Amino acid sequence: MTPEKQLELLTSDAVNMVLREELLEKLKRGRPLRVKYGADPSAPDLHLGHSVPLRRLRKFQELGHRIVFIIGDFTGRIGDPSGRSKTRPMLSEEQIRANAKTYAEQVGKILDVSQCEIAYNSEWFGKMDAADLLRLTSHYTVARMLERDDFAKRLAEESPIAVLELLYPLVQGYDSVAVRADVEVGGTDQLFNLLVGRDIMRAYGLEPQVVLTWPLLVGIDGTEKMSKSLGNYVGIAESPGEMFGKLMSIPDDLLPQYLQLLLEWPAEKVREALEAVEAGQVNPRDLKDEMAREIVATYHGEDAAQEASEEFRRVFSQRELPSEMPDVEVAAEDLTNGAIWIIKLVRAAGFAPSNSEARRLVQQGGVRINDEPIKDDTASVVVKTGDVLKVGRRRFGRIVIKE
RNA sequence: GGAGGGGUGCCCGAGUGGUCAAUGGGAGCGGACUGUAAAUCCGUCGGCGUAUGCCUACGCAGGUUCAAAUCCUGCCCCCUCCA
Repeated sequence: MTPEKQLELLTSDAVNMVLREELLEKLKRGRPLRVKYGADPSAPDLHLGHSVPLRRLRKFQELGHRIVFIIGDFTGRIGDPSGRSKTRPMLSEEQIRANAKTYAEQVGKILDVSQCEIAYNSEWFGKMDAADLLRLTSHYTVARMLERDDFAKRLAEESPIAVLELLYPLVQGYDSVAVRADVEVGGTDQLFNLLVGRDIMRAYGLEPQVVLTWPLLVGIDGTEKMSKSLGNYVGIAESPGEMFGKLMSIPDDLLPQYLQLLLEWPAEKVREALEAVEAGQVNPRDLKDEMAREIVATYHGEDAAQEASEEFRRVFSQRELPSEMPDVEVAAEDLTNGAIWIIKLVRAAGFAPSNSEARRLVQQGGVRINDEPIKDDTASVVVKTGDVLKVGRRRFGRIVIKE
């Protein structure tokens, strides 16, 4: 494949490319490129947002380039300084190893991990002494550091910035020196860090890495970027049903972005699909269904995707019972004349964190037994094994009386 | 080191002695509607076995008062400016 063709394939949908000519030049040399991708060693829960750059990494891989994963265990052990999140507990060596392993497993759903190089940045930072660190910090200025978007913002809104945080871009940049990266990829929020990497590499006499960033996927709430802490994510490791349901729950106007970034569809196809919806020829529900099926299929296979789609239709369109539901165990001794207080039943199922919450659910008509709404929160209901408890639209449980 | 500002429920943010479990917004949750777990509308949103009731809560610890998120004292933390 010609370098020009590779370039096109590798950088489609990229928001930033610094610099195009440099990448082309590197590709023309014909040797495999070292492509760096940084990973947080905290409990990994990769989601579709991560999959955007990861899917591009796969393309690099398919073209014979080398992916280098950096596990930030050095930085992770210090604790995460990034903004609002409280100080995280320091991670132990075992935790980091375990997290890295889980991480690799999840990444493995997208990439061929056996072909990747995995490096822990404690390998080099552990050996660095204070003088080395000072040398590193001398290569950058405070003014330039504060240009960074989120620092500038926090400065403006009078939020604290720890000195440690100023060091982060430098540390991350030094990783590029250590692994001699040709390219580093990430979300657009990483642009600054990645660019610092270029400067640091230059300062250490290396050819600067090429920087590529892709858009941050908007979460299923339709407003914030997808992130674990905001709870608006679709995890790569989630069950087909969860994945499918969450994808169906995205606001309709998020479709364009999802189609473009998460599917292999050519731009033309995306455009046509959206036009069909726009023209009223296709129900957005159906396009979403198609998208969700395709995404689920990439992580769980065609069959699982098809099944998830049918299940969704069954439960939400036709209001039927799901094919499988968890058991709700009720101890026989908790029954009085075969009946149990409705609140207690909802709690037993784990469908409410407190009695008050359970009470609310009942009062609002969200609790049903065998499709029969129970609206009196003082009621006791007669239950037997096999009865179905439904709370809200999507929580189901099959009651099992335990002697 | 000096001067000033600030810490409120999951988040943002009102409230400056009682009428405050605490306005409002967001998120979440429930209902209606729907070929969507979409949009929209309505409701709800500390806890307690069923309560015109009780408990806990407005950075922490004390105090004043019949009564405090609101006043006083000490402490902790954050921010701004000056040095």
